[in-house]
Amino acid sequence: MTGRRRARRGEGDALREEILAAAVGLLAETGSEEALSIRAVAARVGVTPPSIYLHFADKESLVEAVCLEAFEDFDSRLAAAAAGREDPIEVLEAIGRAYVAFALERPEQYRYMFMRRPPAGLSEPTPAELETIDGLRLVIAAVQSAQRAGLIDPAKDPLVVTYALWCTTHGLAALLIAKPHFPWGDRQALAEAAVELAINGVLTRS
Amino acid sequence: MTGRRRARRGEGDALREEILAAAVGLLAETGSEEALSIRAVAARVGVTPPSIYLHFADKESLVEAVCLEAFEDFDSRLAAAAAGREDPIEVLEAIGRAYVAFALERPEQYRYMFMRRPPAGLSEPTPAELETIDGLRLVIAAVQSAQRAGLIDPAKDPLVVTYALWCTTHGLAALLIAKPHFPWGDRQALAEAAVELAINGVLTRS
DNA sequence: TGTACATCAGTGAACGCGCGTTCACTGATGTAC
DNA sequence: TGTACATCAGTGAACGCGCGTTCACTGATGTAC
Repeated sequence: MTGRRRARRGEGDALREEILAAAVGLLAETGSEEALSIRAVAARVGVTPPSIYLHFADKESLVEAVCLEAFEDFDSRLAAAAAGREDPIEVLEAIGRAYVAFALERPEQYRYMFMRRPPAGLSEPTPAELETIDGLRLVIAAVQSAQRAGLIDPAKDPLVVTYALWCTTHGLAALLIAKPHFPWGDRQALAEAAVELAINGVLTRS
Repeated sequence: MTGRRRARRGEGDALREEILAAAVGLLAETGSEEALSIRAVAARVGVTPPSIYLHFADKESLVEAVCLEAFEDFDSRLAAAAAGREDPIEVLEAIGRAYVAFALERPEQYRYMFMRRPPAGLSEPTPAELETIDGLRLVIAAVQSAQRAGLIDPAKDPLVVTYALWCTTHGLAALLIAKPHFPWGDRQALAEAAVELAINGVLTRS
């Protein structure tokens, strides 16, 4: 460990960013949540473990920051998928596909965001979870729009409909991630079928 | 550690069973996968850690055994839910409810069975995964039966339909387990809505 | 029935490991004069 | 412009921890005679 050029005046946050990037990279490359240790992150940045503590209070804070960054990326991808579409059903389909695509491209981040055991003793929703709610707003809006158009039964609670849709997309993503060796057959076909099932399932019978 | 009465001739498997039970109990009570350590299991049984190795080759073997036992319980509950019903749609609903009920009653076992990172380097389906396929057979049969009755489009691949249904029930179970503090509202209502969505989603439009 | 012996289930101590975290420190950067 | 000094980002060594696993051992159980 030869050390690194000490940060200049305005560069105080530079190492912080490098640490975050290293943590994200570790997750993606090792494909393992346990690999995200203070020591591994420090080694990847080329810095000694104690210097992490100059930028994050403890390991949990680092993890929280990784989650937040992942959620921001996630949200912006869902928003991009929804943008510019009029038909609410199309919006739901596009969001569903973008959701699954994110999960399969960044499985470890997805695991961290949606499959991780919540930190013990915590009973409040975390900032990251509130970020999810924000991401769900797009879906709620599309559901309400579809209800106004009579495509979805207006008597249904749009939040419950949204959660039910979420169950299917999450289930698809989570199963593919947790059981990569399972005989799924054609994953694309399965993803299409699941998204189709979910949307078909909430539509009013014609 | 005062030791325990040494196993008699025919009692060779007694400690093995106790170890398994302790592992299951640890999972259920601590609510944490990491708590399932060789040492913790040994302490719970009232035995020293090395004695575990007389009954299991290594930690992975113990974990595998825990999974297998959980899968057997799981399968028998799904089978019980399906038993005695004629209407295939009723069967699907009953299995869906039993599935979610199992997951919520034994969240840590469910986590172990369906949300755990697969052991590194493994590329074959594990025995536990094959057990799942067995559990899915009930669903496949019900789907095929519904197809014969014209309730589900016979052109669809029953395996894909089954997997899509699985996505929804797994997603429901996994989200409730992974995000216990999320504002789900009434969980029963959500479970009903999700199961309804899934089944509605695969039915032919009337 | 009584004694010497073999078996082998379970013990106790220890190993090396990576972990999160702490602490006194160093030395390049930037500042005051 | 040149020098003495303060700052504080990052270092190096160490801590205590729980982990999976090993090894030589012990002593109750069961057997042979």
